[in-house]
Amino acid sequence: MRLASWNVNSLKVRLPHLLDWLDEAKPDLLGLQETKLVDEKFPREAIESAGYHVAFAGQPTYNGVAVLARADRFAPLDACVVNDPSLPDDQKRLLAVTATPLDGGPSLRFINAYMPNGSAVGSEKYAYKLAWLAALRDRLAAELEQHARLALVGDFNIAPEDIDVHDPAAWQGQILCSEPERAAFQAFVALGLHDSLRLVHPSAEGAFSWWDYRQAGFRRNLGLRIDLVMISSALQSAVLDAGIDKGPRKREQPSDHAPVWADLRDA
DNA sequence: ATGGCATTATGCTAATGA
Repeated sequence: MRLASWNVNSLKVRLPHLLDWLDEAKPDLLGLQETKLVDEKFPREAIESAGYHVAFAGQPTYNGVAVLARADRFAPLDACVVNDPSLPDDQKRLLAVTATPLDGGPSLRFINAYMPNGSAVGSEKYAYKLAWLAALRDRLAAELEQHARLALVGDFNIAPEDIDVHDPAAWQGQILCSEPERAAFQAFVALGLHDSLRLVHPSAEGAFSWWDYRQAGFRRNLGLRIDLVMISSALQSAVLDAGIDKGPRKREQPSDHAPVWADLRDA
């Protein structure tokens, strides 16, 4: 079973890339972020024609999330929850679904998040980010009580450790790397969520998921690892491999993020 | 040094992202 996450930075622009990647990587469950589409304009038919169930929640211009599940392996997505009453506002950043395999295997709770960027340490948006992350932690604690088999995927907008940063000295204390943000990430870890890539590649360097469009950031691998697939303790021993697919980032008119994935042994 | 690049919208400039 392949779990994946991709910040597409406009699904309208990136739909051809998405359809190609579905065909190529065949993820079982995929969380998308920054679809930047109102629901009326979501390309549901194109995605269903590619063999996927889909749930989505969008708004104009910013944010927007979606979850795709292979229709040949899962029942239509169930118990979809958008956002959370305790979150500070109604930005479309969180979409949780329950995926039930058609073969009778155990279901999986799949939570897709586009965590706030935070703009700059100390800004109003930064305070919003920290409040949002705290609310998500509380929601995850409740979700884990209901669903031992749980994955949290998305654009975390946090580089968990210095190894996830191309130039840790330059980024020290900056947005995406500040101690309060990393502490919020560690609060997810404390709930029993594991960063799948570090489970299988604990010391891999230069494994980034985002590169600035400017200054030839991708060619020079000046990136950050801010997109993650985290899995609960019940799934930890099932992880076979995890990685980042740089292929789509090499194409014309790419998203600035690459898809990230983790392969799990079927239950 | 606050730009550089990409996307969106009460559009041709401004806001946002990371």
